[in-house]
Amino acid sequence: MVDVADDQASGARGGRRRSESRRRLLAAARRLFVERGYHATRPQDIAREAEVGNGTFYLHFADKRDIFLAFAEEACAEIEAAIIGPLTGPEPWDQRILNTIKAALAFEANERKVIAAALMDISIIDPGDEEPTVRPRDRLAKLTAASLQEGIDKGEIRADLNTELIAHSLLGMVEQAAYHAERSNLSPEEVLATLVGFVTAGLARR
Amino acid sequence: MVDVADDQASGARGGRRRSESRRRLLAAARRLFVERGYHATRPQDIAREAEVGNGTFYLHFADKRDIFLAFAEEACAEIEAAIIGPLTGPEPWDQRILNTIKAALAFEANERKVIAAALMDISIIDPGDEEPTVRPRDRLAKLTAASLQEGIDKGEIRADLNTELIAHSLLGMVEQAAYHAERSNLSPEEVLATLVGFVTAGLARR
DNA sequence: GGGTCGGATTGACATATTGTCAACGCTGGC
DNA sequence: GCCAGCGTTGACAATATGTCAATCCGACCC
Repeated sequence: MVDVADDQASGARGGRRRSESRRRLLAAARRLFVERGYHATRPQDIAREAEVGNGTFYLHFADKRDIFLAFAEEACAEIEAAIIGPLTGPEPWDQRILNTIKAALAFEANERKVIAAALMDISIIDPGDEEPTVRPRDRLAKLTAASLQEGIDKGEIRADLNTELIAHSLLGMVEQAAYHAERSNLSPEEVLATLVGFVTAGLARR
Repeated sequence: MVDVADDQASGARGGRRRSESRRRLLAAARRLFVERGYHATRPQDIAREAEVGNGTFYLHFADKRDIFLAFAEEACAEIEAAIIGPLTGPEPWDQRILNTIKAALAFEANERKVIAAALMDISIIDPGDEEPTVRPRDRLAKLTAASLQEGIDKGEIRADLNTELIAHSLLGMVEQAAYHAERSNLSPEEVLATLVGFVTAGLARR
């Protein structure tokens, strides 16, 4: 991202105008990426859809990959918002798992493409400069891992698994399951039952 | 893919030359996509790397997305080749799971980017024309599901799960686990132990 | 209100990429 | 050797990308 600073930070001097443009661009990009895909979306299409001049695009983003990264970041923040409650709630661990998977599936039902973007391996589009910065997705995994660790500490979840590794695995799992469920028109109940059944059995202390 | 027909099919008349060009292009594309990413790879870079004229690129592929799709397909076939043995072997189910995950991880260790491409949601790059054709990845899932079904039929695996859904989930899981393992330098032993421990517990008949 | 200032926006344009096609090259058959 | 015909080529037309000098806008001050 090229933008000078955070939305508010760039002084009151036209800063509102600036962040409004950025917001419009990002929203437009999201619509177009989802509808037409990365390949067929041109920076100028995005500017037109956002109803800003086309030079404006480049004031906010370096190029198409840059705005795509921003889109992925945004998408990830949305999933995070959708599952943070269930994930960190006061319920027993198996109930938390169920609630979280349920929330994730409900969210993905509407915005599957958005989620696919959030969770995809960005390095396919852009390898970045060597060892990349943390992906947005890593934040999600960290949150999940912390929730698992809590279960371990309470003696509810088996302790012989690497929590971060499992957290990443679970993300991949839910993503793919949601994809398959949508394409095969599985009922949400069946999907939820299968995933929760599998995961709770996999994690439960013996 | 735009190519007229299968490699051999286009008569002996220069057909060998033709399929050689295609092969070189695909190999070049693979190197460049992995090294530079989709965004920064130009069709002409691919042609140059393949040491063919740049018009030749368009005789074999319609555009960049097309060759990317072919690359993903190829990658998927390779994973399939790597795991088909362990997956369908004569061992008991838990041993098959272990062998398969082991084979998948070993493969991914070398070619992680290739795998990420194979398993990613292609529709982000190119939504295709409405309801898309089966993704290469679906073949892998079908194979895995069949192997699970075999375990169920023998009464080794619990029967209350949707096998295809679990198969897709497992693919997502292994993909993400491999990604995380590489980035965090986890030992292969630890990764294997965690994944196998989790999966076998999740699937075992109670 | 009116003036001034500074960041934000704009779109025409220079640069770069993509895709086409008329001409040419190879190879196998006769 | 010559022809037939697919395959290849690279120059070039069509498109897309990214820059920047000119302009706009709104906040602030008098």
